Order: sequence, then C-alpha cells, then structure tokens
Amino acid sequence: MGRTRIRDIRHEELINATITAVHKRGYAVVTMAEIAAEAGASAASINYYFGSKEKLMEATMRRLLTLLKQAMLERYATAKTPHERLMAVLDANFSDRLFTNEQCSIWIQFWANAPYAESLQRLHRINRSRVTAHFRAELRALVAEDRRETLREALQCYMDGVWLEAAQSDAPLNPAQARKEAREVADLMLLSQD
Amino acid sequence: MGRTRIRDIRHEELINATITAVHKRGYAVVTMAEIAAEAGASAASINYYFGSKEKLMEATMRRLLTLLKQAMLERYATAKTPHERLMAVLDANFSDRLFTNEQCSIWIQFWANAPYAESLQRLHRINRSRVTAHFRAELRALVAEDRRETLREALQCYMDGVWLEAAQSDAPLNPAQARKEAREVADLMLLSQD
DNA sequence: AATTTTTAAATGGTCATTTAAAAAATGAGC
DNA sequence: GCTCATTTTTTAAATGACCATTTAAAAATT
Repeated sequence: MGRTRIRDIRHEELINATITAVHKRGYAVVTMAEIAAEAGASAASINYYFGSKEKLMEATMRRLLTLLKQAMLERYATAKTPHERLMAVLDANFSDRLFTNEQCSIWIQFWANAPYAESLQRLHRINRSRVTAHFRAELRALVAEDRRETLREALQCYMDGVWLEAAQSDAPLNPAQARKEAREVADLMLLSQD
Repeated sequence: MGRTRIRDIRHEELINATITAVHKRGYAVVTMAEIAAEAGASAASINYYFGSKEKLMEATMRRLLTLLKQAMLERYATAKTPHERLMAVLDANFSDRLFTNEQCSIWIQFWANAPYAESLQRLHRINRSRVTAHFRAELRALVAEDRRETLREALQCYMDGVWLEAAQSDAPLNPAQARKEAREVADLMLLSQD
C-alpha cells in the first residue's frame, strides 16, 4: 500500500518548492541547491526523484496545467448556459487558487522559456488548444460567425495579458477583482452584438 | 568628427547581435561568446564597450523602447482625431518594424526577467506608463468615464497578449494582419458605447 | 609616438550531475 | 515485539563543464 507513499510526498514537496523558488529567483538563475533548500532537502535528492533539472521543470509545469484544467472542469460542472460556461473559463483562469503572485510569475517564466525547450513547448501548446476549444464552443451560441474568431482571439489574448501584467506586480493580487473585470470585458465585447 | 564613430558602430552591431542571439537561444542561456560570434567579434570586446553582460542587456532593451516610442510618435504626427490617435498607438505596436519574430521573442524575454533585474524593471515600467497615458488621453474623448478604465485595461492587456502569443510562433508574423485585428477588437469595444 | 580597439588566454567562480557511502524504512522469521 | 538482511532514501563530496570577466599584449588608427 505505502509503496509509493514517500515518492509521492517528495514529488509534491519538490514541485511546490520549485514554484516558490522560481518565483523568488527567476527560471533563468534559480539553482538546484536553492530549490532543494526551499524544500529542506538536498540537490542530489531532486535528481534521485526527477532525474534532472529539466524534468523537474517539466513536472512543475505539468502540475500547473493540471490545476488549471481542474479549475475549469469544476466550474463547468455547475454552469448551465453558454454564457455561464464562457464565464466559467474566465473565472477558472482567475480563481483564488491560481491567480496568485507565485503562480503568475512561474507561468510567465515557463511561457518565456517554452520556445527553447521542446517539452515545455508541447505542454504550452496543449494548454492553449484546450482553452481555445472551450472558448470556440461557447462563443458559437453567443456571437455571429463573422465576429466570433476576432472576439475569441481578443478574449484569449486579454487573459494572457492580464497574467503577464500580474507577474510584474509585487503587491498581492486580487482574484475577485480580476474576475469582475474579466466579466466586464467579456460583456462589453458581447454587447456589440445587438 | 569621427571621434565616436567606431564606438557608435560597435554599439549598434552588438545590440543587433544581442537581439538575434537572444531570439535564437533565449535570455536564460545565451552566452557572451554567442552574442559576440553573431556580431563577428570577441566576447572581450563586449565588455570593452558595455562593461558587462547586464549592461548590454539593458542597452538592448533601451533600444527596443526607443524604437517603440519612435513608431508611436511617427504615427501620432499625422493622426487628427482621437480615434485616429488611438489607432496610431495600436498600429505602432504592430508596425512592420517592430512586430517581428525576433523582437517579439526578445520582448517576452525581457518581460519575464524584469522582476529580477532592477534596471529592466525600471525600463519596463516607464514603457507601460507611457502606453497607458496615451490610451487614457485618447479614450477620454471616446468612451464614457465609467467604462473607460475597463476598456483601456482590456486593450492594453490584449496588446500584451498578442505579443506573448506571437513570441511562441515560429511562422513569420504578419504585422498588417495584426493591425487589422487590433483595429477590429478596438472598434468592437468602442461599439458597445451606443 | 600616442591612443584606441581587439582578442587570446588566464582566472575564478558557479553549478548540474554523479558517486559512494550512510541512514532509514521495510518486512520476514522468530 | 524484536532481529537482521534487504531495499529505499538521503546527502556530502567529487567531478567535469561552462562562462563572465580580467589581463596583457598585439593590431589598428590617429
């Protein structure tokens, strides 16, 4: 039963330490020793569990993607109308659990490094495709075809832009406020339908 | 007369080489030797002219900011109405000169590293303030006060998001298309006024 | 001749990863 | 419960690269 218990715990601890350490020091310069220290472990143990720094980063990014996916599915479960489901995607992106200084930082770090690391690029593309698909599906019922892609692209870039800006701020983020603004922006764009 | 001639030429060459090298390899891992090779010079000469790697990066970012500022001012000169001036800001951001794979890459690299380098952070803030100020000024005449900030934030984040996405693409960018889409997005948002 | 520019080579430091050995945990047999 | 052989986990230290920066001297320019 407990065969993989410690392994799972260490994976979790080290990924969390990676998120914190990358936020503090930046992907570019963070060292294995710093990450290990954050977790109260040694650099060697990271290699024992993950094999290499690159694989640790990949696992960390995969964790972030999973969190986002979960947040989206949770909200989808209770949404009834296309409009509610559109808002569910926005809300998920700015949920209390995800829209934190730490996670915004690390998302941007991964984004910036995706073009230079096969594995990160793959994950990044999978994620973007998923969000695109959700938006397309919901907008189909809400927007005329000739404006649909413009609106989708606009909303999606808006969300990315908000994260980018949030990553620059050192004041604590306000997810509730971000959700409210995102809803306003979306409704502003949808309004132009009438 | 020619007293600073060579110095100026080398500065220019090395900054251009930095843009290319960072695009190719990423800010995180690019080396002085790679940048120098790109310019057909030696790593030592970079230190002779710039003092350090960090100062070279700062100078490169400053160059990018100058290019953006110039592009904006050029377009402002011929714009007559607030609407035209708003579009001038958008067009500048997606001008043929600026909206290239190389420059999108390097902008994102700098953005991602700004939180970890005093000098980059300063430049990044100056730039964002300038764009914000322009948007605010033009939207004053175009949008009711209660929606103005929402719309500005939305447009600005949209622009950032487009750059972010562009930096991920390896297919050549299409600035004309980007300008057209940005105008559509802006008009879509402005429409909701009526 | 004096000054500026250039670079090969040296320097000193950092860091991911490996190694080898110690420490903990596990579990079978008593 | 307890013992001890086996397996898993942990880390200190070694290894081997890599790299920004400095130095010292050569080359080019003035």
